[in-house]
Amino acid sequence: MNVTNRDIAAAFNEIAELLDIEGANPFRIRAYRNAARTLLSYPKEMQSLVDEGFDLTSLKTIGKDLAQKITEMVRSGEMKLLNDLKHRIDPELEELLKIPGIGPKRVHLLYELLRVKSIQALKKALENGSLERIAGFGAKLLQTLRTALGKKTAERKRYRLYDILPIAQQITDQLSQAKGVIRIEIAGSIRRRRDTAKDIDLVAACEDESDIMGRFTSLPDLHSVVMHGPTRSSIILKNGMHVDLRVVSENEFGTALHHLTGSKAHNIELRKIASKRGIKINEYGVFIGEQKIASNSETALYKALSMPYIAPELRENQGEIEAAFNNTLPYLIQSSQIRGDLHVHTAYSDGMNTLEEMATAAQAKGYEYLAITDHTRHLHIAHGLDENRVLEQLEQIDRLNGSLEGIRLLKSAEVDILSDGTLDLSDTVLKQLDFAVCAVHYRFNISKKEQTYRILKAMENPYFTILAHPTGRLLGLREPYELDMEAIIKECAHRGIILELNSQPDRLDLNDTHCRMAKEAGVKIAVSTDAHSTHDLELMEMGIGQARRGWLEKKDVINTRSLPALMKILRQRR
DNA sequence: GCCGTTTTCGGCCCGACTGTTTTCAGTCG
Repeated sequence: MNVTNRDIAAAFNEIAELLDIEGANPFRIRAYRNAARTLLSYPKEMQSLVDEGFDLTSLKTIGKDLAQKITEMVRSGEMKLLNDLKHRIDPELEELLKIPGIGPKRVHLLYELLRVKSIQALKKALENGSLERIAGFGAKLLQTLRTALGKKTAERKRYRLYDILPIAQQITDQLSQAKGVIRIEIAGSIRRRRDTAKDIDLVAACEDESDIMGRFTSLPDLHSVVMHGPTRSSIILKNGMHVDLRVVSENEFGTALHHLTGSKAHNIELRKIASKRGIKINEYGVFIGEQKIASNSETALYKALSMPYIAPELRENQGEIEAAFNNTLPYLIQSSQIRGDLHVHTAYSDGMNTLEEMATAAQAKGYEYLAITDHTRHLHIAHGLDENRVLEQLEQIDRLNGSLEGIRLLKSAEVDILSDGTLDLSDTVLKQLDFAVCAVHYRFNISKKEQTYRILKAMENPYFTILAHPTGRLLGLREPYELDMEAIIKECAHRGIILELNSQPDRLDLNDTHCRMAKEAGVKIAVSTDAHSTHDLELMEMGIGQARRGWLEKKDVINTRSLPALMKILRQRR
């Protein structure tokens, strides 16, 4: 039986929902949600920890009881508490929680008083007037429900960072024109550079007579206003995105920005630490009693707790707070430290631009090198190159390198890892490349064991240099294929193989957790764009955001190196 | 249900907005 951390986290989250409906102790409910979060970002599978006899209670948010439940699920695939809850409470009720305006208390009421337990039944109750009899269900709430139920049950989706960031920036620009706006910034998960975001969070510092809220609730792309207060408003755009705006005074901007940036887990942890010292933190400031000791900057907030500044990308309560106290925070990589791109395509395979155009564009970015990595023959759909075409391209690169100034084209290819673990180019051709970027492009649906074996087998080839988009995920489109990432990372460390962080907006693969695992194992990372056009070279920003979330520093990323230092790393296996 | 620089019991981050409330509960972030 294969029980993943995601399965266990899903079970904990479902327990939390059901307990919530049942009206259980909110802190008990929170414990399940916290544990679910811990599991989702934990680098090792609980299954292997249980097999090793590891003490699960040493994990944060996991105590004796939850450790026992994790073990139970790993061993049997089930959790008795969840089964019991499902028996007691109809799991259909969870659907009702998704309706705006309906929380656990109202679900409970609906069921107890009217036996309403499904969206269908709620619609009926709304039509036949029985909802009006429930205390607290006034005209406005009924209208809210009618509107919500009239629409197709719109699941709040997550948007790719790449899609939502420019919209957030555009709104920020529009609002900065409003009267009395001193500063306005994007906060929330976009500021933390998560790969996807559910909504846009904005925070503004304004003078008293500002008209920013009026502007916000009448933006050109507005669909509807969800909530409209003096300091906080919430809207939905025509494209369905939710946007929240918080307004504070100028000297409260730092703590407000911090509050709205989150993550929630980071804020809670920080506030707990503060309260132990008799300090209170909220969005308006850091206080000892009535006295405000900080508020105008995030740096001041951290300083008030005797901590160094923690970058937004790290604020996930994943050890950054301890690291801050120990002065062991990473010096996160910055875009300006990138000296080249190690994964780009040209019109030889499925790219839009010629070799020359790609080279010129990279040069304009100030890069010192650019690796040409067109697809190989097996990937027909992308016009993969056969060996003769590869050799032809290598000659072309040699010629170009003769004339280019200031930038060097590196000879490479995105070589298919075939299903038997061999590579799609012969060693005689591989030998003529500067290095090889290897990747899985088909047969995703095989067992974890087979997929892991396939890649480990391919790594035996001495010309295997970089493993590209290691898990094959496409955000919102395709789940990562089953892979024993611990085993892959271990092998990379052993063989000096590099892992790619692919910057394509729907890949961002390695993810943040895997980046951190790689770093801790001493495995180096290549942050690459996988560009299919000159324009795509700009995607490097996406990869850097993810790298920072993965605690990566300049020294962990090989394309921060000078060309000679880079070549030394790329050729170390030969 | 977790956790410990007052503690193994008694806390648990903190506040805005809405609706229907005459003082606050529910929902949301």
